[in-house]
Amino acid sequence: MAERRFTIADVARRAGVSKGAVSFALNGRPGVSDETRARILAAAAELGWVPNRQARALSTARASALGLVLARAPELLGADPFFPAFIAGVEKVLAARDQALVLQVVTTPEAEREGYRRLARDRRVDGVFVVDLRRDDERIALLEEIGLPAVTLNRPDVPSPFPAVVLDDRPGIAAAVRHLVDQGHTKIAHVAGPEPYLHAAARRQAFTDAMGEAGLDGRVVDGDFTAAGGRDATRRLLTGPDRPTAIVFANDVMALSAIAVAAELGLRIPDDVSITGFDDTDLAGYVHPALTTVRADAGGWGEVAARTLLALIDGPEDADVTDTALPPAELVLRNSTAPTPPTPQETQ
Amino acid sequence: MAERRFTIADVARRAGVSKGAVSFALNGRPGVSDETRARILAAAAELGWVPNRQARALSTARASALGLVLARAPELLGADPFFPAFIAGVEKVLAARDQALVLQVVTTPEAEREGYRRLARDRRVDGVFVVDLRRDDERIALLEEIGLPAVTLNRPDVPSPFPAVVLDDRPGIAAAVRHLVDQGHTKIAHVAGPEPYLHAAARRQAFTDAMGEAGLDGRVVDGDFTAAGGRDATRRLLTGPDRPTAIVFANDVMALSAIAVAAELGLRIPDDVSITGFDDTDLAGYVHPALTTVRADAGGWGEVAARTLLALIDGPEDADVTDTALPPAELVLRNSTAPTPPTPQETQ
DNA sequence: CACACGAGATAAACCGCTTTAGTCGATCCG
DNA sequence: CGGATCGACTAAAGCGGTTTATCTCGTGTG
Repeated sequence: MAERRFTIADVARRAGVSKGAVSFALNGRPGVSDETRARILAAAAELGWVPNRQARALSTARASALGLVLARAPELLGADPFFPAFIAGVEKVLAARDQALVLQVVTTPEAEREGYRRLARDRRVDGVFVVDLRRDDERIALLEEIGLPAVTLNRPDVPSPFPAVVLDDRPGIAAAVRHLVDQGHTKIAHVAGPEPYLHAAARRQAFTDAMGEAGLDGRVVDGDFTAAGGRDATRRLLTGPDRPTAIVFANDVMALSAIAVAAELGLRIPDDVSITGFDDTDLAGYVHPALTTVRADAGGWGEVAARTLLALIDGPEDADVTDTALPPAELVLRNSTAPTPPTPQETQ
Repeated sequence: MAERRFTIADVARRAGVSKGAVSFALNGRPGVSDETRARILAAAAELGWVPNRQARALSTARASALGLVLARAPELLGADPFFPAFIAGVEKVLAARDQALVLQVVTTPEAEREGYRRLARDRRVDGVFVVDLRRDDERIALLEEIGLPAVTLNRPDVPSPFPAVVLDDRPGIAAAVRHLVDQGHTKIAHVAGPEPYLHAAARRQAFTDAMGEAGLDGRVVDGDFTAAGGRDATRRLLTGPDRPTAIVFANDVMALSAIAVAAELGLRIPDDVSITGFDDTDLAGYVHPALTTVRADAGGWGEVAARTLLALIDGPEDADVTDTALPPAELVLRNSTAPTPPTPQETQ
C-alpha cells in the first residue's frame, strides 16, 4: 500500500502541458483552451489523480472544514436528539462539497474558548457553528476577535456580525399553552431550562406570553434539562401549595421524569396532571401516556446552517449573507394532556 | 484582523540562525546547542509564533486528526448516551495533543464506505475509530486496503490487523440474569439488538449462556434498539403464550418503552414483570420504577481508544500495539426488578 | 603536525499545489 | 502596416514548514 500518488506534475507531463495549465484546467479557471482542458482532464482521469488537500490548503489557506464546539455535560448530550439530527443535516451538505466537520466536545467555559481558539489558530476550520446561544454570549466577540466566520443558531442578544439561521421555538410552546387552556386548565406551570440559554429563555418567554394572552398567570420554576433536575422541579410543583393541573416542560427528558414523579405521588397523567415536553425524542411517543410535545426540524436546521456558513466563507467579501428563517417548532399532540380534572377544589 | 502571522523565517531572523535550526530546535531534535536552542525558543515566544499546521502537514504528510464515521439512524443516535460520552473521552486525549476529531454521520452502507474513503483520500485523518462492529465487518478489509490505521471497539469476528480496545458487555448481562434468577425468576426473556451488531450478539450470547448456567432456557426476540422496536417486542412477549416474568433488554430505550407497554396491559413493574436495561441513560434512574440496568464506561473507552490509536500512528513501524481490556460492564440495581410474583400459575 | 571526526549550523531542496509574471503568436485597429 | 491587445500557455516564485546534503570548526589521534 501507499505507493506514491500521482501529482499535478505527472498529469502535466502526461498531457504535455505545464503544471500551471493543469491547475487552471482542474479549477475551471480561464487560461486554457477547451481542447487543452479536455486533454488535461482526460490525463488526470487516466492516472486517477486526486488533488493533495494539504498542498492545496497551504496555498489557498483554506481548511475545507467547518467546526462545531459543543459545551455540554455528557449527560445532557446523551439524551438530546438535537445534535445527532443537526449534525446529520450538516453532513448532508458537507459531504457533497468535500468538506469535513471537526467536532469538539468540551465541558468548561475555558475549554470552550480554548476550543474555538485552537480551531482558528491551527486553521482547522474555515468557520464554525455557534449553537446553544447564551445571554450576552461572549463567543460572538471572541469569534470576531479571532476572525473566524460563523453562523449562529438563532439570533444572539448581543450585536452580531454573523448570519443567523432562525428556528422559532415559541410557536410550539404557545400552541401547547393554548391547547391546555382550551382544555380548561388555568393553573399551568412551566419547568424551564437553564437560565443562561437563549432557547430556554425563549421558551420561558413564550410560556409567559401565551399565559398572559389567556389572561392567566403561570408559575415558572427552573430546571436544567436533566432528568434529575426535571424530577426535582416537578416534585416541588406537585407537592407544593396550589398544585398546577398542567405543566409545560422545556424539554422531553424533564417531562419524562415527571411521569415517574406523578406515579410516586399517586397522581395520574393526564387525568390529574397534564404535561407537555419539547424535542420529540424517540421515546416520547412510547411512554405511558405518550407524551404531547413540541417538534422542530433539527436536521433541516443543520442543512441550512451549513449552506449559510459555506456561502459566507466562499462568497465574495461584500456579499453579506442574511438571516434565514425556518418553519417554527410545532406541537405534537399525544396523550399526556387532557381536560382539567372535574374537581377543581381538592384540598388534599 | 488577520494581520500576517510570523513564520519560521521571522523566528530564524530574530534568533540569528537559519530556518533549519529553528525547525530542529522547535521539534526537540539534535543538531543545535542548548544555548542556541534556548535563544530560538525565546525568539519564538517573543513573536508569539505558532506553527502553520497546513505547512507542516504538507511536509510530514500528517493530518493530526482522527476520524469517526457513525453509521446510525439519527433516532438511534439521539437516544444513545454512548457516543457523546465516548467522544468526550476521545477529546480529552486529543485536546492535550493538538489533535482534532473529524466526525462523519452517515445513514447508508455506501455512504459509510465512501466516508472512510474520503477521509483517507483527502488525508483528513491519520486514523479512525471503528465502532458498532458488525458480523463479517467489511470495514476491516476496506481499511486495510486503503491503508488507514484504525482501532476497533472490541474485537471483530474477522481477522483484523488493528488493535482492539475491549470492553466486555457480557458480565453485565450475566449479572442481570443471575440477579433475576436469584429472585426466583425462571421465565426470563431477552429483547436483543439488531442481529448484525457484534455488541448485540454478545449481549444475546451472554444472556443465553447465563440462562444455560442456571439450567434455564430463555426466549430471545429481536429488537432494533429503538423505542418502537422495543414496544413491539415487549408487546409480543407480554401478550403471547407463556408470558415471561422478567425481560432483559439490550438497551435502555427499549426497556423504557416496555414500561409503557406493561402499563397499557395492566401489568405492574416490577410486581408482575421485572425488566432490566443496558446503557444507564440519564433517564434510567428517573422513571417509575427506576430502571435496573447495565453500565459501561464509555468515556474511558474513548480515552483508551484515542491513546491506542495515537500510539499506533506515532509509534515506530514495528512496535505492534496490542489489545487493551477495560473493566467490563456492570449491573446497576434499581427498582425495576423484584422477586417472582407469588402466583406462578395465573391463567389470566 | 597532518588527518579524521563529529558537533553545530547553514543553504537548498522538497512537499504539491496556486498564482503571478512573462513569453509568444495571432488578431485587431487606426 | 506597425503597435496595441488578447488569449493560451509556461516558467518560476511562493505558501511555511521539514529534511538532506554540505560546510566549518575545534578536538582527539597516530
